[in-house]
Amino acid sequence: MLNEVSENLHRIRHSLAHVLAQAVQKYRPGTKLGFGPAISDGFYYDFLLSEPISDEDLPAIQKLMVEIIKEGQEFSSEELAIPDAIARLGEMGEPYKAEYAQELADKNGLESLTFYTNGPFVDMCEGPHVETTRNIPRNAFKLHNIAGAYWRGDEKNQMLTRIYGWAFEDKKQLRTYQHAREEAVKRDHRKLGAELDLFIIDDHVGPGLPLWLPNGAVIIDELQKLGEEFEFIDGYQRVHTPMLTKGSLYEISGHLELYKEAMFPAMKLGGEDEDGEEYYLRPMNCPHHHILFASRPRSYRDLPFRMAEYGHTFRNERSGSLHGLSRVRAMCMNDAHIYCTKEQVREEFVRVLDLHKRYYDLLELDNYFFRLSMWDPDDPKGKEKYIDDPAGWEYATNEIREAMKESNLPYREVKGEAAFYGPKVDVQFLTVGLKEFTVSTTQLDFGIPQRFVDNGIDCTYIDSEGKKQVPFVIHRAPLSTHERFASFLIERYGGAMPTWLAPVQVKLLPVGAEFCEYANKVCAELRKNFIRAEVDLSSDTLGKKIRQGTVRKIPNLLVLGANEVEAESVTVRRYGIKEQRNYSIAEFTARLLTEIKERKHVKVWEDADALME
RNA sequence: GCCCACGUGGCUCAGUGGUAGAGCACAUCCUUGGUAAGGAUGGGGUCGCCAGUUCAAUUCUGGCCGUGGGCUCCA
Repeated sequence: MLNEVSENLHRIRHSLAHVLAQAVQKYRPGTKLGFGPAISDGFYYDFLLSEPISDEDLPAIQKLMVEIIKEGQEFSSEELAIPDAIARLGEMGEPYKAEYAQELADKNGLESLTFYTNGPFVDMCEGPHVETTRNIPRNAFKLHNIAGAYWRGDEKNQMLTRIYGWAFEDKKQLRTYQHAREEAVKRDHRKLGAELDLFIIDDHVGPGLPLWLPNGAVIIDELQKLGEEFEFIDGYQRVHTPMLTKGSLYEISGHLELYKEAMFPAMKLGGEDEDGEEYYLRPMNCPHHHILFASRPRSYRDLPFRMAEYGHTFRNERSGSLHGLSRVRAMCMNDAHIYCTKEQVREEFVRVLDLHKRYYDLLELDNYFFRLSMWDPDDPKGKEKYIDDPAGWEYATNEIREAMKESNLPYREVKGEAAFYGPKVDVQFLTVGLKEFTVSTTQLDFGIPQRFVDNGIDCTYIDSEGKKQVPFVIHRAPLSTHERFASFLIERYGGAMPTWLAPVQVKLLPVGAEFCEYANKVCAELRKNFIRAEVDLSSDTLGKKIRQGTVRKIPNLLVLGANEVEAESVTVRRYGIKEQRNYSIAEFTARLLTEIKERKHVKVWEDADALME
């Protein structure tokens, strides 16, 4: 479903990286090579350029690449023993490659390395490649971007210049991909957010701190209602906790040790000079919930205890990673913590996964898979990154894996991406622009409650034999944060929200001034039913009113004139549907209320009819 | 944070070493209009901020702030 790439395409992309490197070394002699892999939509290569280049140089480099392809250079490979390989790379003047060759010998114990040659170009590379550059379609790739990238991705290292290219098996695929990218630009939530007056991010407030306008507030309020309803049905209980907390709590939870980088600096009570207690804006809600759990003795009969909060949290994200609503510094999470026994973990996890599926089905979201992110026992920095409890990690990971299998949802496993306190499951969606995007995460925590207990906070329950036990905790946020989820939905729907989510659900358009009174009357009737209706009282022509209602992507436009007044009716134009219909006021109201209550997506009139059956 | 690019009215953008323009939006008036832009008039910008060069800077240079694309998908 996602990013399935044929062996042939992979060879083409990887070979194109070599062709790019050859072209760049011709264009900028003396340029040193970094890495140049095939990636999900093409390839890139990192260079230390002898002289800088800009976007304007890309067409010239692409032209050089086409010439190389036309030459029909054949790829051949040879194996060199490590010392010979390093000597060779020295002769070639490739310090980065030589460094990597040494590392492969030292750390991975390789004894020989492969070199690929095509035409005048030689590169240390694992392959595989096409037989000849003539096998690369010359009209199915495009250099599209230049960006900085650290050598080995480490910001302590030299910054190299990365050139990205898209590459496919034929011209049509490239075009399809480019169209998707263009569509993504059109639907960008930052653009739609401004056009539809949903939110702003203002310098006076600060980067990464979005402000919701009334239209946007409607969307997040409706999402929150949805979350609260579904969670009520699933037995969650709501709580409210403060956004500010003593640093000592985060010492207990481990956040100050393992998560401090993402936290805002401490505020000191009693002024800078005094020995006051330090307070922090919370980066997560879990410590507060654990305190609530520990606030009185709990019985195993109370478990699972599902504690939910739409909690505001604050994270000091790196300035360069901020992005519209999808990467912010102040956010409101659809958060809950499920306290359960060891034996209940799997069943609760299955329920949580099922909740995800119900949300996605209702929102008509597809193209996703679940990614099980595990700890990496071989990570040399593991002790700094993860709670040190191998048996705990193993049990937790296995329970999630079994829950995934039982739920029969598409999933993959990756090492090294876990939270510091436990493995997690991320939901990866394919965006409009055909990129992978993490929407929500669920984490299984087997470590933090124990830390509370170790620090004298009784985060335990009494089991059936009267003994104290530390619960397992599932952290889950299927609707992610308001910010991130709204950004995703706006792009998925292209700003055209289903009626239940639409900021303005009905716009009434009197065809002339004398029908304003009737429009106001119908509007009042709709608003009595809690339908978000407005009248267009401007002196614009009907055509203009329709255009403006359409541009605002309002799901229901009601045209009201003499015919409607006489029949006590409304003429309905649905967004995206050509055919108009006429209903009595009562019937239109009833239909719309059903549609809103069911949270349905109406794309053709038959969808609306089906609701009334 | 780092690399590259960008920063002109609310929005989209043009333009210039001699203190600025268009369309949309907004306001007022005319039009009372039946299915995606009726017409006229008008208000609105110390050209991101701070320095420097210059007789003169929105334009050139530097710094800062902000935005955008990237920053291990690994021979």
